Amino acid sequence: MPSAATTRTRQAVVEAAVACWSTDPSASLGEVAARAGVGRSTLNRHFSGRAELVAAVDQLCRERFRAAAAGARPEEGTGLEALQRLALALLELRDLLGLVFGDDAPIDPDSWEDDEHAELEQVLRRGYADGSLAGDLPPEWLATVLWTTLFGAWLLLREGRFSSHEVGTLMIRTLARGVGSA
Amino acid sequence: MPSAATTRTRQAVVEAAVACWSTDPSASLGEVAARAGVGRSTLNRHFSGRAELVAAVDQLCRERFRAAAAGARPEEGTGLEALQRLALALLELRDLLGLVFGDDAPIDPDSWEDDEHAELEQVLRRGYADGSLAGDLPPEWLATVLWTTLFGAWLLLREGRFSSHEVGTLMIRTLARGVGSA
DNA sequence: TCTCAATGGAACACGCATGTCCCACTTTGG
DNA sequence: CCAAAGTGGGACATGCGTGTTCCATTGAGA
Repeated sequence: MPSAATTRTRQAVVEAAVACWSTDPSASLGEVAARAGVGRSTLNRHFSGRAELVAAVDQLCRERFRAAAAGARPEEGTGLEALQRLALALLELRDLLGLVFGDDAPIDPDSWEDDEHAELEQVLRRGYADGSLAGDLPPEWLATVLWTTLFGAWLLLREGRFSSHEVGTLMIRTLARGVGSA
Repeated sequence: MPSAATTRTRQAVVEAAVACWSTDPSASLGEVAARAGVGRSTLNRHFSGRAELVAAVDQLCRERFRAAAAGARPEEGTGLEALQRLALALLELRDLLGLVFGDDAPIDPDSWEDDEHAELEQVLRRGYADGSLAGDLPPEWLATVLWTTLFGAWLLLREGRFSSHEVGTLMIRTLARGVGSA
């Protein structure tokens, strides 16, 4: 049972790591500690090394992604509509997307496979069944297109020349045309 | 005027860098030198540092990309057809794509902007004019979708569960639906 | 008020990639 | 054949991120 101070410090460090690494994944532990307002030795007291801190950030990402996916009501409407809601919900996690899409990203969703991937498969299956998704495109490709389109939207959003709403509109429009039934 | 030996060694080192970094961009200069069959000191004799070698690889990429783009006959047929040929031509540059799309990639096409980008803009402009590309999608988004779709195709190709031809078909199909006129 | 967990800062050692220098050997060209 | 260019390998120093240890200080709970 960790004390209150311990829990608070750990949380501050993890949040600082997200803030730092979402823009520069190569940021040193010293920078993370500074951003968290703690000493480097304190950071190493809570996380034995960089790998352990990355693991903590990874777990936080899983939770946030899971919550966002659940909030997109994946069981509602057609499979394509659910896919579009899912994409929009993920796009709102800008900082977290930086950890996944940024150069030499520390977080790799492919290593999850268990929870999130299963839910996406469910949505795709429903899309095939109700005819809202193109039946001639294999599920691996649909999943890839979802992620890469989300990646593209995140890129444009990061550029700053388009608003979040504009990018979201472009994304779901291209998604509907690209993988929806003709 | 560099001697024959100098040119040969430089070329071997650059090719070794491509071979190494396309699968592991963090490979040390020692590994690159070993792969090239030369000593580490020899590598440093031709390239003052890692940055200079990266620049040489970058330039080689430009040339290969430029050649591939030219070979796709960007002036022929509709804008969409040219875009599809361009995507297929780029997909064939597997090793080079690894340098661009891989984690912590050493090569960034966004830093080119001058030659390649202009040609792509030309294709898009023609696509808007002849009605083959969706007019309600801004060129920045079309360019992004092209690259991210190519990225997705490269990902699936790297997985190894699909043939080069299958992935190419999926890519141009999704591209036509996603950014083509409805 | 006292005690103990928690902290911050400094110092140190370690590993790794890198850059440089040097010297003996091999190859190329005049 | 001989000089010059090129090469390989080793030795060395450097910078950076990292992990560890030690100690004085702070703050919250008993």
